[in-house]
Amino acid sequence: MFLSKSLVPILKNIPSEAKIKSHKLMLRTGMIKQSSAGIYSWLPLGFKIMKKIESIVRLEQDNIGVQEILMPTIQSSEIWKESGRYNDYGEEMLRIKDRQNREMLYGPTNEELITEIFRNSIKSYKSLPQLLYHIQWKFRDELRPRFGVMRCREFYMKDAYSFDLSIDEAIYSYNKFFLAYLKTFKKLDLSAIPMAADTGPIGGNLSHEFIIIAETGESKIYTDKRIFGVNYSDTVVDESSLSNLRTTYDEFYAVTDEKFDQNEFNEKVSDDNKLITKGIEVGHIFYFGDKYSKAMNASVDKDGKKEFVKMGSYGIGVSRLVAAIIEAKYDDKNEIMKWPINIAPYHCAILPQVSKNDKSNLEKSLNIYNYLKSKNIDAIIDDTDEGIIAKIKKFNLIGIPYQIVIGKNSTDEKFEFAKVGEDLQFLSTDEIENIIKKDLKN
RNA sequence: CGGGGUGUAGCGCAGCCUGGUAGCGCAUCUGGUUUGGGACCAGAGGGUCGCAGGUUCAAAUCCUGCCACCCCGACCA
Repeated sequence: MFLSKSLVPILKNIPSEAKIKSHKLMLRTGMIKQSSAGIYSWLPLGFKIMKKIESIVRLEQDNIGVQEILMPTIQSSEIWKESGRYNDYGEEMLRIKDRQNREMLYGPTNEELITEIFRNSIKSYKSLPQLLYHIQWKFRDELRPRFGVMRCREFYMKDAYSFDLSIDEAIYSYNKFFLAYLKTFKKLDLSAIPMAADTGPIGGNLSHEFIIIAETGESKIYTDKRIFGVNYSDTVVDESSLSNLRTTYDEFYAVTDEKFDQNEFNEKVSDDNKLITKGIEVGHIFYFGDKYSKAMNASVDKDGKKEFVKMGSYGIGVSRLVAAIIEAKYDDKNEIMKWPINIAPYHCAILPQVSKNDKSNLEKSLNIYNYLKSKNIDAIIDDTDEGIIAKIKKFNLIGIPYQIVIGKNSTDEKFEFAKVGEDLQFLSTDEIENIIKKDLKN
């Protein structure tokens, strides 16, 4: 791909509406374009990143046996009246009428819709558990959208739902997601802390928020440093193993400021282990029992008796994660972004020194590009005639993990190669390939 | 929704107080000189000044209404 042919509108001036670094960077590098308050178009760079995050989220859902479906964005008000939330949800729900004057809404979440699907399809306890997810746009009409895609109105979310016969089995399902979430955020190179949380309008009595550490995060958090040492690599998907994992995590003090209690903090955490910082909520899981199944009559037959299924729901803000990762990884002082290679829009940037009279470096770039391509390494060539300094600066900002500079110091065999923001070294294409490949494997 | 603020070229801004028909930097295009941590010179293109009405010989500028966007607060994946 050539930069000159990409829709990547890079700005030197930061649009004045952006206040936090992720929003600034996303606008500057042309990842998104605001359409109206809290509603954004995703341009190629941003969209590529979001899609890569999505695929990691998807993989970890599939790994615990969740089935992917796709539900619509527009829902009928009928099912929301059944659950009672048509009134409860309030102004945050965007209500619309179709041409027949039927009351419709743009889904802020999907408990009702999935429950309706379930009750029409599953009749026997033998079909349980049912674990289902989809990745779809949601709309919540925030009073005050802000911070770009961090707190916007239209957002892309993975939401999963579980249906079980008993509470114990439902907790088992819950714990599967608990583990899947830890693994997902780990793969995104984020430190996520599960925290006991309030359930809000979803309802229920068991809930965890997954918060990632970021100095510019919205919520203040209080926790125990040792929580990062919990090892879940040996945790397997069975009831006792997962239950142990939950217990291990729940023993550590970890709360946001609404739930903070200084005395409890002092009691449970030694001064050495206290960590007070800020974070961003990127996932939230709930167990809410038969709240919706009872209201909407979703049941299965067991021993000749009707049993309301026990449900849970599990969200990950996919579009928010794009901004959250920037908050965690962007060095705005030096203007260097470092995308983990598995979600970077390209693996490598090729930056040739080009002048009007001498296009030879561009030809060399193409050779390297084709070579890397044949090795499944995705590169982008900056074929513009800007100075090499400008190109490096620009790609530091974009955050593609590796840069190859092809200029006056290159030879036919050795090129300057750097991890973004680090020093250049002379390497052959073989060596470059090996470094990138190694990174891709991790 | 309460309080505050802003709408002028893709982005950042000046002009408005004191009305005379729009300007600067970045970006874009052309030509030339450059080329290692965001180069320089010369030239060019691009704006019904958020929208609607009003005052006036004349409105970006004054008046009225509306709209949009941003910030602080309450609420939240």
